[in-house]
Amino acid sequence: MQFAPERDATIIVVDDDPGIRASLDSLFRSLDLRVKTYSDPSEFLASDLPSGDCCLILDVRLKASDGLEFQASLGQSGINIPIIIITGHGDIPMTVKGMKAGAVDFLAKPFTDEAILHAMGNALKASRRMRQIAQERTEIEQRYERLSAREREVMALVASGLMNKQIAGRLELSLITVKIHRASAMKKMEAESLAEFVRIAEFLGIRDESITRYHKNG
Amino acid sequence: MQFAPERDATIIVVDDDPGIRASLDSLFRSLDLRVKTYSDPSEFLASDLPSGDCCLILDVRLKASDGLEFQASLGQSGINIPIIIITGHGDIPMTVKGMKAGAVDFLAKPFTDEAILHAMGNALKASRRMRQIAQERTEIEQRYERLSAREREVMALVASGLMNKQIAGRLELSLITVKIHRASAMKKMEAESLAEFVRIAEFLGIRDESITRYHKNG
DNA sequence: TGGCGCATTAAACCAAAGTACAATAGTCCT
DNA sequence: AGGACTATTGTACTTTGGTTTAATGCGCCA
Repeated sequence: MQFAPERDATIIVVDDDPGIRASLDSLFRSLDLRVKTYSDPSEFLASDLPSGDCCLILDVRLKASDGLEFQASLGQSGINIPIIIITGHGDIPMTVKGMKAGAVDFLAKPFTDEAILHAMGNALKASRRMRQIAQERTEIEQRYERLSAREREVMALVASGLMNKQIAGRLELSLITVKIHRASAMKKMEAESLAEFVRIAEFLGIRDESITRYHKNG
Repeated sequence: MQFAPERDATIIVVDDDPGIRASLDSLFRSLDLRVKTYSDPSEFLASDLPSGDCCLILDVRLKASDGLEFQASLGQSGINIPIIIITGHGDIPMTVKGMKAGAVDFLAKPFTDEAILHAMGNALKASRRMRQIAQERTEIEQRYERLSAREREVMALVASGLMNKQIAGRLELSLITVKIHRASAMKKMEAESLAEFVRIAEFLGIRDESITRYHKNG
């Protein structure tokens, strides 16, 4: 497997060691990749996120802050970038913590060009996957936001397998009203079949709580 | 969070150091957990797998064989046990490799009782989750095996969102035949609604290849 | 060879889903 | 006040879906 980084990919380096920043910068630039370097997480946060695929190469030991904490905060704030952690003075517990927190790789300094490029390749692949899924999720969530409250109720019950008549009973509506909301919901969600509608609901985790039949896990 | 290991859990220790085996054995037994110790992976493989929740505490450095390779071979052969790796002479690359391969935790010797118990608690939780999912998958696969070839074809097309009439066209069958197979498939899969039927198909990854509409990833 | 399961189809029928047109009423914004 | 959106229901009609009963043909197994 060779290094075949996607075009328009951006490598972000956060390390307070200017030497590391410079050497990584020249390494990636020699492969026609965009590179942004920062000496501190706050600098990175103040900047715009790249639009295309990207990955973050992060030093765990930073003067001002802790790289692992920064990693955790990124994860919590929904910023989803594959992270390669590098360290000059790492140990096993730190490595475990970083990997558990979802790092794609964890490299001890000094590392070879080959090692960081290999890690970068995997990270960009992960970025691609994550972005695709995130994009799909965003699209579907935007559609879902356009549903009215009633339509959402009906959608949840339809996805739970209830018949229109049963839904009408639960919501104390007439059968026709349910049909209207159901059709409207399917149209807004751009579902062309009930099967697709169910899968979309599943993807969004929408199901009526009172109906437990099958599949809490997934 | 306290240590609340499930009852009937089994801890498997594979380490060629008799001292480690003895101390882990007494530690876990003091908590009323079942323990099985082995000095070598082959010994463990020759024994029966525990029926309840369990986890494997594995030393990476074994006289006869490599713990990481053993870990990989377990994963490939479908044996699904949460693994806690322990090591006397570990380094970062080894830790990364172990974690990437799915280890629940990675501890450097010497470790405290608290550390190994904490790891064990997480491992048993993972075991519980994995076993539940595996059991559900097995049940559903067994049901699926009872379907005839035709019923499977029809199921795939139903799950893809096609109407009975369209399915009949594709398979060159009459409408009634499709309805019969569809009803039979739903009965055998124990699906009480189309929504449930679709979710079961999704769970099994069943979809007609010629129908790409929505959701390759998930 | 007779029974069993599978596959196939038909006729007839009922239930459910979907659609079209029409109407009323409330809210929110301009 | 008028317009837009949502919610609601009704009637009427068409299309699908689902079930029952019945029949035919095939391959397999005891």
